[in-house]
Amino acid sequence: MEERPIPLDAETKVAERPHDHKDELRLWLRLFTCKEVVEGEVRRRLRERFNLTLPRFDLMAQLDRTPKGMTLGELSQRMMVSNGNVTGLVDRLVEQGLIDRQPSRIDRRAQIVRLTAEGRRFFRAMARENGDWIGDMFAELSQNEIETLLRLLAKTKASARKAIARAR
Amino acid sequence: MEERPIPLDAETKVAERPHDHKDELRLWLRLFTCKEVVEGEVRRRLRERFNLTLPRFDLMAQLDRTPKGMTLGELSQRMMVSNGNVTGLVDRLVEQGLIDRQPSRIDRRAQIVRLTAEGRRFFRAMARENGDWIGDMFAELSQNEIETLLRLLAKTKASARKAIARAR
DNA sequence: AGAATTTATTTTAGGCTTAAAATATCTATC
DNA sequence: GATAGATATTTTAAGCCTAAAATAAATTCT
Repeated sequence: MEERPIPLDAETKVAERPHDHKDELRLWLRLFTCKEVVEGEVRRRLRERFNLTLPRFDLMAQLDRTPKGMTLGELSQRMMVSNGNVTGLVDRLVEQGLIDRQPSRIDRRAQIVRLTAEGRRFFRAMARENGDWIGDMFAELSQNEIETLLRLLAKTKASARKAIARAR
Repeated sequence: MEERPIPLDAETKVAERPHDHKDELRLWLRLFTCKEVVEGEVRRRLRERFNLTLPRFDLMAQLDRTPKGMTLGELSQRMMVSNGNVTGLVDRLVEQGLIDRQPSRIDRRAQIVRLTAEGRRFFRAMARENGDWIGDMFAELSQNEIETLLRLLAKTKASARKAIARAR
């Protein structure tokens, strides 16, 4: 004996299925694995081709955009990671000779970090290849599909941010 | 003096812009931050409400789906993480009394892991709330938009996987 | 059966990450 | 100028994660 499906509007949907979030959970899972697949490959290639980790690449990307350099605090904000995290990454990149750390002349607490000449050359080479990898991985999407995804992911991010704000 | 735009098919597109992957890079960045926002909040709430980490939750989710339990190797495959990683997670969950580790009766190398009764109760409670959080974060997306995202993300994943296969 | 190979797991060494405490310096205020 | 609070950074303790080596048991081959 089958039940007839009842057409639902947005309002009644929630009332009908108070604890069912199947599609949203599927979407979350797919978003996650999609990002995992792409990121895993970027990590692998960075390591294989340039013997560098993704976090160090990301840090260098920030510095490449700001040639005059920035403080550790600024870096930590832009990368959206903790201060202590940046301290360690900077240590290792300085040791590799890819970036340069100098005490600020106006604030003795602060340090200014910058790409070295070698770091800049190295980063530019990596960035070009990285662009190709990404282009390659998204190659089967049409321009139209890319734009749709950009739009819907922006909407998703906004929706999530609102939910987060509500919850605090 | 403006140049007239030339209509491009998929073939010529690559030839015209050999090193330009702007939209793809934007899409990658957006995918990344989108996932970061949602995941960050899930981690935060798991920690705050249940004092549990996301990797441990994920491991328990695998076990909840397979009541008869599974070996560490199976777990590591399903979670797509390394063997050594699973060893540590299992250690800590056993210590918390949420899962149970027993030597396999047919293979003395292997161990079978299962949720304990308490672990199952605890996981089910968490999973219900987690579903609500996710539903909440995706609340502004229509059913239609969710379906579009599901479809396009599946296509993205397939495209990335092909590129990865090509590269090896 | 004995030897070689494969498989399941753990260990090791190293890097990433965070929250919270500690340190050093700066700024504002009295 | 002394003091109190704010800010920049580092340190610490703990967990997550991987690749590669080590261990132990099973399987396959002769």
